[in-house]
Amino acid sequence: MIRYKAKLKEKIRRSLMDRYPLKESQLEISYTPQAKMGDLALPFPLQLAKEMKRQPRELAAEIVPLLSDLPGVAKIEVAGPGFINLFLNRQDFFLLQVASLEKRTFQPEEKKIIIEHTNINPNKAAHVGHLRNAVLGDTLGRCLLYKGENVEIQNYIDDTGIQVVDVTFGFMDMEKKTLEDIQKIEGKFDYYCWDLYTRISSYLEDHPEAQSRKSEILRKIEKGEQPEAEIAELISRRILRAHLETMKRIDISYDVLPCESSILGRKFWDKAYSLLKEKGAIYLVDEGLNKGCWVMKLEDYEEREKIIVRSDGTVTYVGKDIAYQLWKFGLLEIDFFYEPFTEDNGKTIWISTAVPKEPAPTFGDGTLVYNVIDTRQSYLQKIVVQGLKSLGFLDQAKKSIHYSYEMVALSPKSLDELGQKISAEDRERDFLEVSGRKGLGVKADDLLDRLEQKAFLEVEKRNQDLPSDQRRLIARQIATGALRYFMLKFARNSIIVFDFEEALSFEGETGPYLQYSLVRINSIFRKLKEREGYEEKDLSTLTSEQNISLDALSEQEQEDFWGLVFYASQFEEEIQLSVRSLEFSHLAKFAFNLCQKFNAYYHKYSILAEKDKTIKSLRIWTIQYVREVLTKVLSLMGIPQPARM
RNA sequence: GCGCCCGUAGCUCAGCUGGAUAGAGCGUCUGACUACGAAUCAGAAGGCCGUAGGUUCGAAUCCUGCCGGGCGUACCA
Repeated sequence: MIRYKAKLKEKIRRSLMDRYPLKESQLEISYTPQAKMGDLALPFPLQLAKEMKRQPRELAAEIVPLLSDLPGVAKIEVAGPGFINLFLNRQDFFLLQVASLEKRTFQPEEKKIIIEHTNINPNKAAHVGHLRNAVLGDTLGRCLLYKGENVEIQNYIDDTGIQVVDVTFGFMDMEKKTLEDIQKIEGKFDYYCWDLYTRISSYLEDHPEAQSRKSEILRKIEKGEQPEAEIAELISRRILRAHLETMKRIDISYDVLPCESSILGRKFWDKAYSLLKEKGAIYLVDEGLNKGCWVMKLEDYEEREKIIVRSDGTVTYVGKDIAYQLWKFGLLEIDFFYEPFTEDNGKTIWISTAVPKEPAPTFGDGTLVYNVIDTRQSYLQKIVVQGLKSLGFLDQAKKSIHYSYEMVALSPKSLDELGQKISAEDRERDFLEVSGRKGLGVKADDLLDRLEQKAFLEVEKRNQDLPSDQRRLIARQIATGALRYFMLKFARNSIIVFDFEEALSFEGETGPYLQYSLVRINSIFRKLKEREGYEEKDLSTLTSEQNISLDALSEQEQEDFWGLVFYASQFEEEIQLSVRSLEFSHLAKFAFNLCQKFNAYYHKYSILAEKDKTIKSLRIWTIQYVREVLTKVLSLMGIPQPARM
């Protein structure tokens, strides 16, 4: 569709350029609100009329004859207040779409795109909020890959931060555990830490004197002194492995895991620090509240300065983030070392190290960087970008994109279901923020377990002939599909107030609905083969071998065929729009609408039972085309495609 | 205070750079399965798009004020 529209635009532009002051940007081709009005709509006469001080309808009527030979257009007419509507030649259009299915529409635009997502503090189990982050980041990655871009997925590990210090404190000082004791802990380590962390948080509230011990732990971790450093590393690595396992359940993986410990070890900050000082991006405050701190002056905020280096000489989180961002663009002149951390489907996931370990691929050095981080960190992300700007890296600043999204919150009702107690005051609120400290939250694995369990029961009911490992696999696929669709269906600026009933639903606008539609199509092809020995062939081969006319279909069926196929043909525009606006709810809705149209078609028109061979062939082509499109879109959203369900 | 975001059907939400009669799902009510799988489909009811102005041929969409709600604004991350 994108290619066809481009062709149309060019043709229209050339037909009209001599007579009308039509600008390229005005020449948009949109869709009619209703099928009976035509297929494509040209709104430009409305704008043009204004500039030329003419009546829109009259102008449109004058233009129509000049557009008599547009390719693939069967009829053209003036509509509404002055639109020019195009009716396409359906058969030609369909064949054109079929033929272009395998062709590349998009061109890569960047040398390398880096996406940073997931970024869970390695001190507790992942929760639903982290799932939203990872699903958004992963979906963006899939779409950019589809576009042909070179994509690198980074999952930043803050393995030396305060949160890890807290858990280290909990194990060492509260539980009096040694390294060996911690190693011996069985079961889900991230869950263990989830509970421990809430106990630590309340302990620390009651014991402010523990602060000095915490500072000691932090210092020892950063300096690599034992046993604190070793214990902290054990904790963060074990939790990290648990996080990767969780993400693997929903088919999310990474290329590299850059660690804060390596940023410290490789002295990224020292380098960034001297750059910032050199360029005057930060300056030392010699009086007032921020005396002794190195600060950055903020744009757009009057009289505001952000502390980058504390008065005790230590760097804040933002400072390290600026250094990391510089590294991502290859601007730091220092690099990490790496070692393999784990294998995922035969692919190695590398983790950064501060000392050379073994030959490794190179990472970083991107030309465009997406940071998938929730909207609460907009302020900090802005400072990072400003850091780049004030160092003179204007292009990189422009290409540092904060992919922001709203949080996943909890309704008082879902907290009740979790058995978590909340205050009467909180109960009055519409939603409550997830809190690691209070242990308020839905753990990712718990949610996935429940989804799988529910899916398994359904699969058992319907597929008793399948072996149980097959049923397990299908249940997992359904759970993944349900979860991923749920995370994508909301616009990113919308707070998801988590509700179990809604998240666990497999009916209506859900992932399983989409999967079910595809299963239906596949099932038709399976039966065609079983009952009639039908051999599947490439759709473009089929359509070129047989010369069949749409006229074989009844008028109503032609309309229904067209409604389905014409909508399906818009998939690449939806991908483009989603990537451009970082709004994958578009893609989700598109897939859902397509399935709705397909399911309606499915109920109306039988394929296996159809006697007329021509009609049957046309219907097979139709659903095969829908399958091609749906398969692509589902895989871009990371929704698995079970063979049966 | 300042900055960002949100307010659309009973509930949960879509609505792209302004376009033609505002759409889904859930819930409610009516119907459709000895099958191409009912995890589905057909249909009904349900909306002053928070509010008041402005820009425009045209506003849920853009601008301004107001009302309601959220988040951020740390020598935390």
